[in-house]
Amino acid sequence: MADAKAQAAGSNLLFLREEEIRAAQDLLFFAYRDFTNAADVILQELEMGRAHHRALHFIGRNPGIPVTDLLAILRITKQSLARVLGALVRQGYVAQTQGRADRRQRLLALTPAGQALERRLFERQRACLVAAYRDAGAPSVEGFRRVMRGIMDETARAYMDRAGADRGEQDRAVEDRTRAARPA
Amino acid sequence: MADAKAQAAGSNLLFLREEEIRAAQDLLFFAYRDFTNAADVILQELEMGRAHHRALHFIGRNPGIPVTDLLAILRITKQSLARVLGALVRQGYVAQTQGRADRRQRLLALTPAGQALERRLFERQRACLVAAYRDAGAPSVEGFRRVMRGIMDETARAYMDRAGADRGEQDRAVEDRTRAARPA
DNA sequence: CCGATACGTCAACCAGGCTGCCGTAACCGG
DNA sequence: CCGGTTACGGCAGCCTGGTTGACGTATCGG
Repeated sequence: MADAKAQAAGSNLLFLREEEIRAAQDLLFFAYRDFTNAADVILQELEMGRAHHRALHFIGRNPGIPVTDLLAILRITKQSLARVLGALVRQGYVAQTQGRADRRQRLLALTPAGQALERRLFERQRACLVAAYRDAGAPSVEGFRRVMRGIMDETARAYMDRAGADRGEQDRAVEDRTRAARPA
Repeated sequence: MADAKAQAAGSNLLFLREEEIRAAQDLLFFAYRDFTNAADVILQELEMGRAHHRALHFIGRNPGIPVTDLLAILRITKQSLARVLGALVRQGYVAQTQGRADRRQRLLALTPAGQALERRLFERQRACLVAAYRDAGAPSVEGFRRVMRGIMDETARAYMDRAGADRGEQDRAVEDRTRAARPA
């Protein structure tokens, strides 16, 4: 790399900066494409799409989450979610229970079947990430985390902080965090 | 973080590993979502979609690329590309020239208008990335690069290597690299 | 009690993927 | 030089997963 830099000594440094940013665009595109791809085999045989997977993932990570909060995470409309959520409920992967504090809410959670399916999907992506983490090494992983965090917007960062803290003290009652998932 | 780890001393280490992977899923989702979002404002006012942006981006980065190679990068079908490419050509953002070595090929390149548009889109995403890079610091950026590279598949890595080398020795003739973009 | 909220739902539309099929031009190997 | 293959374009039709707007119902809360 130092050699290449020396060779390009004639051109200005702004070129290197710009090339670096453009390379990052490529990185985002390819990594996201192949990462999401990893689970597609399973999804296809179940006649589901990535939208189903996303819903399963975030419900699994936030058991007891109300619909509104899930919408805020996914940033899609109620109607878009209704389609996939309806399918997941009908097929017995997701259970809805009425909120206790607020009975208007339908709190979402994975059924055992849902957990099993989510795990199958997870394992595929996990294999992909574990290999990347192993080859890159722990310090690189921390750098990856920091940059990715910087790319996302403020509300997403807040969500991740909350989610992380939440899972720190494991067995918190569902109701306690029900409204904590709230976006700004 | 060390405190949280100590607090969770009772739970096994596999939990931490799994949580780390699941957090990475979140990172990918949010970072990609907000990164692509950055350019949407401009796209919307021009009545274009993200598909147009992707085509512009990769044509801009690979001037003189034949259609087949672009298809291999985007991993979509000819017909899907035809729609957006047709629009881009009709609106004067992309020019097609007949291949010299192989006259069946239509080599794609951005027109000046296309370059200008691509640059506008680029600047939005650039702002997003520059902030993240600045806050994270150079070592983190290198870690980010390594992990992202590890996540993508082999052919994508090969593409990025080729692209990088290519731009190292800048003003290579278009024909020289025409077929080098080939996937495996 | 009444406005705001949480949720579900219907109808309609659109972007951007996909398949299958066909046609033309150009390349290339036997 | 002829015949198979490749590069590209185009048509018809389909599907997923987003979108808007409007409306209804149950529940909350001041």
